[in-house]
Amino acid sequence: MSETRSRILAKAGELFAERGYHGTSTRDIAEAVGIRQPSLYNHFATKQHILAAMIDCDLIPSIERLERALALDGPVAPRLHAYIQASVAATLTLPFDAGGLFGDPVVSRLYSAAPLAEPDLSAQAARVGRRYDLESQLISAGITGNELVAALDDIRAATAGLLFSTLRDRALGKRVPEGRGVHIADFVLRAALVDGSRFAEVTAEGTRLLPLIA
Amino acid sequence: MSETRSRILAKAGELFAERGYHGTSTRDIAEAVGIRQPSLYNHFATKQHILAAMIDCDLIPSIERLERALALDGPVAPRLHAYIQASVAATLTLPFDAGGLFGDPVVSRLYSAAPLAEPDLSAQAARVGRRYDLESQLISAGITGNELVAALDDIRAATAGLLFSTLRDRALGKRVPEGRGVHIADFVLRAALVDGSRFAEVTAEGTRLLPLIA
DNA sequence: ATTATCTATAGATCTATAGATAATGC
DNA sequence: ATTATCTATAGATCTATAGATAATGC
Repeated sequence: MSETRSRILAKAGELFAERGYHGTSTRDIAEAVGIRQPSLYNHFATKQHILAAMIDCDLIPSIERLERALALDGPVAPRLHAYIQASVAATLTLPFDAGGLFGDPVVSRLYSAAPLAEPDLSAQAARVGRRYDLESQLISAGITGNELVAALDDIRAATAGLLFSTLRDRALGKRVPEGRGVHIADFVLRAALVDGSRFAEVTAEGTRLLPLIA
Repeated sequence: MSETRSRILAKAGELFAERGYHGTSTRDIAEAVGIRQPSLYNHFATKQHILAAMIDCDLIPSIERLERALALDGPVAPRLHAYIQASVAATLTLPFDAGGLFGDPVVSRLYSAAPLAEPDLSAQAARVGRRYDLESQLISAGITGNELVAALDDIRAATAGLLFSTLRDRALGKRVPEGRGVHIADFVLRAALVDGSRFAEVTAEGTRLLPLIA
């Protein structure tokens, strides 16, 4: 029963990543799943609800990871490092290809807190806002503490770019290297640290903190 | 005559950025331009040709900038810095919002050399391959010369993420700060330089080289 | 009794073409 | 003579609903 639901999410993820939300019809999804198009509506009320379910799978645990990162003591940089690591790992192990979530303007705009084009996604938009605020809290603490360069949105944007390209490569069949999360966190922290000489310590401590956040 | 053509590109750019290529109908575009839907077909043979024209506006000058960057002598890092600066500036001054070019999977996949979903874009796909090769040449030279960390695709992905978020912010009405190009090039080079102590020299030299590349 | 599936289809799109009409350039 | 526009429309979709049928759980 819920097995079909999972397969719908998985196949819809592949198709959204490939052709976008609007470029994928409910018939395409049903065909990929191996059912008739109207049978989708036993599992999701509308096409938008399929998307909403995917977004929630990504957002809700992400917010929880952020809350744990914020609750920890100590310097910000290692906590940010661990949070980025955990985000990459979690996104890569979602039961569907999250590339479709970031690639399509419908979702990308939602993720960037733009005015909504799709009416059914307001709950998801609220969660995006919450995550944005929590991320800002964490990074801002690092900026005021003079740990991180004043580049809040750059840190976010670079991380998103690296994660997105990883998802896209995987969708194209490239193997994701072991330790991709550390690698991305390293790349971003190298750009974001005020004191570059702390880098080795930050990445070591970030990896130590990972199990407390993930 | 060509005035309508430009307005079609401009309005299509806005709409593609907002709802994606597939989420935008030819009627939507025509309405935004202020003509009837079939009148579009006096300027573009198909909807895909509108997209192809936008992609070419971005890609062709970009390839020329890369060729100039590769033709210069001296260390790679400042040339990469100048190339990134020039790319950001050029993308921001295109006569349409290029956010729609990167946001939509149709185009994003094209830009990442994925197998084509849209048959009419093969010329553009070939140009993407050419640019990819030239970028790889430039960055690889920096890696073998021990100037840049071995993160060819990370440099590309982070730059794309930063550029994309800038375009999206602008589309949402945020002002693009003066010197956004230097800022993005700085952020990426800080992550990519093997020897962080060269940073000040690289950004100064990159800015000096800018007029030779842009 | 409930849940998941199916066929059939309503009603609203979408892209692109046909052919008429007006405006522009030689 | 050419170019740009228009109205009208063909033909192919798309989302979602209606209502029948089979399978599953109490």
